[in-house]
Amino acid sequence: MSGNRSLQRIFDQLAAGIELLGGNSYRASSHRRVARVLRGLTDDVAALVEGDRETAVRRLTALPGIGKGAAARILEFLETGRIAEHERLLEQVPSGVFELLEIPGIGPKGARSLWRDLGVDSVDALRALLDQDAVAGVPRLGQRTIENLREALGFRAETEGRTPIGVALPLALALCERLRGVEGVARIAFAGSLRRGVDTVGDLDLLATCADPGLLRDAFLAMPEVERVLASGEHRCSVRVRADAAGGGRALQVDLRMVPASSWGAALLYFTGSKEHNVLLRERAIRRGQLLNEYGLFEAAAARPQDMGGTEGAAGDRPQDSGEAPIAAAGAGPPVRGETPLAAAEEADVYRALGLPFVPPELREEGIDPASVPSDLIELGDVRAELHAHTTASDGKLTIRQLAEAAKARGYHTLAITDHSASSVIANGLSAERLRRHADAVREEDARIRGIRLLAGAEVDVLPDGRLDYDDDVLAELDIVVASPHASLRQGREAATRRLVAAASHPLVHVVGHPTGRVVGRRAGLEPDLERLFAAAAESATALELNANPRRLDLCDRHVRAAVAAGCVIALDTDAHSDRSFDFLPYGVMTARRAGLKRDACINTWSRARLERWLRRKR
DNA sequence: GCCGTTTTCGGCCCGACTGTTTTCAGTCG
Repeated sequence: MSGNRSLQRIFDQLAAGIELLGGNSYRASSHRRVARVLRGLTDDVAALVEGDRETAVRRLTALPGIGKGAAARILEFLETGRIAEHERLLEQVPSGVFELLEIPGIGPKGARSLWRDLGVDSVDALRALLDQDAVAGVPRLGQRTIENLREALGFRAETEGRTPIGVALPLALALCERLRGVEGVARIAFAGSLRRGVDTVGDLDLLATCADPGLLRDAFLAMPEVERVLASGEHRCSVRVRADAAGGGRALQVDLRMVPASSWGAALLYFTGSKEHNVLLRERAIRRGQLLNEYGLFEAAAARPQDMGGTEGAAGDRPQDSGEAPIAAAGAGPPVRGETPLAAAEEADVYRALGLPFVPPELREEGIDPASVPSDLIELGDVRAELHAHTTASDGKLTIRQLAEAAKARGYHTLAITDHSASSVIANGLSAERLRRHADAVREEDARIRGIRLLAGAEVDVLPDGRLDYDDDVLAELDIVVASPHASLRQGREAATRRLVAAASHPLVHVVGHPTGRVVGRRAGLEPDLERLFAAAAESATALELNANPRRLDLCDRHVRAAVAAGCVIALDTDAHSDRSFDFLPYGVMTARRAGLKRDACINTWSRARLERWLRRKR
């Protein structure tokens, strides 16, 4: 994967460099698209191009957005470890100038001007310049802009990176709940990458319809979490809020858009993204003689009257404002197109009018064909079993009985008790002796309790060399074995592959738990050869876990997609340590849906009888 | 640089908001 990451960075830099040097912006965005495509690849790009050069080029150019030029550059990198054009670029543009682009409010034009006109070649240089008040009199750099830059620099120092979904979702739900109470608010929801279930988000996007936008805006800006108002317009406001202690006190941006009720669907679609999905939909609309924007889907003729004469894309070529402008703003509100939209009120209407099936938010990503949506995509209510849970015997908060009652209350037909094994000392892992007594206790409780089946199991450590932390005769006594890596999560690719393949191939193992051991946004975890791991799991019918804990989400969406394509089944578990842990399930389901996981490929959706048959095959 | 249901040239999504401007450029999503 590291080759993919280096290539992504290079293509992103090529794109930024073209813009910084004032080159063709379409050329820049096509480089940027290559970077995104590489980011979406599951496995190493080097594996994709094995074989002769002609085959390699054909495989690469088969990817959307990668043409002959990009293919040649990718091959150049794989052969030589570098790309000549990229090195030439770095000779021309100091590396610090690229960092300027990461500051909100600074785009390519601004960075270029700071660099060329003022000699600012790094974020530190910009900070020094602002501290010295040395920017007075520079064109397009007024007092407000300078203040905003100072503010942005402070913000940057404070919040590195994106916000994990486990922090963002509860905050978004709380804000929606609060604003729903404002008089006149009819609908409010979150959109953006959070609605698509991405494991980290850059900001929150809220969408609302209301009778009196002014009231809602005032309420929004006055929320106690708001630290700073970034923008406040008629249709849109942006603020910076601070999450509570549970959210790590993290600051993040929240945008609120207010739209007419009649445009709800088109706006929700638009603000949910992804950007690439929106572009696909708009291009489709254009081909069908239509126009799609956040207010609806329109007949293009009605929206675009007589401005066809010789525009070259330059901004100055817009039709001059005249009394007969077809887009009559009528004082307030969005542009009225003078014509009823073909569809706008609900998302499903827009898809239907475009001749497409409804695409669930989780599948609106680059590279996913809107016309190919699986009909039996997994849903929250499909999950009927929790197969990875801890009690007070190791590091859980609940007794066997309490955990069983909690699972039963959630409607599960089966709960597996899988406490830690001995080498997880911090988690109070069980010795073989303790495990045997614990399993007896689970079976006694199973005999007593009604309405749920309890399985006696263990989450056994996969040791760094691939051996398991219990002997086979101990494992054979259990109803279910989840084997998970917990330590040595930085070992090399080959060692990690051997370790996980050994676990997946072990005849007594049912599930490989959180296979990579990653922690979202903090720890990359193991980076095994996924092709070999998935082949081993498929071969021995071992399930791979999608751990629903939002800190983990492991396997991640791309990996689940590839695992299922390789013939694996997936175990979707919350790794419950308390009653509240069961609330993690939606995160896992969203991730599973992003992977296109069908109900039947997830063992937690199976009937009790089918699940038990499957478990017994390894006993 | 990439792409094609007006395909090998000529396009390339669309609108809101800010700040610094007197009509718009730059940035963002």
